[in-house]
Amino acid sequence: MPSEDEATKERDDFYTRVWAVVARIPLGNVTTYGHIAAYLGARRSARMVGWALNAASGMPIPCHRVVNRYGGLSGSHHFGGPFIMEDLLRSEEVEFDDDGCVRMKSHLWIPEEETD
DNA sequence: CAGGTGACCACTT
DNA sequence: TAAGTGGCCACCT
Repeated sequence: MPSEDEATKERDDFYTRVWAVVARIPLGNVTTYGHIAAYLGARRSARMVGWALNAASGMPIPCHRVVNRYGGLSGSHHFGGPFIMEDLLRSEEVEFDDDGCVRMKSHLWIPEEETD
């Protein structure tokens, strides 16, 4: 039977996996919470991905490359400023649509097994 | 102790 | 076609 320690370990591991995927996002590209969650096998737990990024605060993780399904910068406010995330993405050569959303069609990147 | 919220997405009607 | 609802699970009040 699973011990609480293991459950806690899995949670921590979940965050670590999210960070690992985010760290693999190519420069100038973005991904969505759902794709990360699906890659981790938690398609329905996309919300937890957001918490993982929240825990990534202060870490060398490009959480600014993670946007919602519509390319909107959902976590811009939690990033330390509403414009920080957008500015960072613009620095990455990322283009925005007239709606203020990232041009997913051109910058959407999906986590794959990465046939290195 | 229990309820509500949240950096969301997918499916159903 | 669009709009609505459920679900997931951890953290906060």
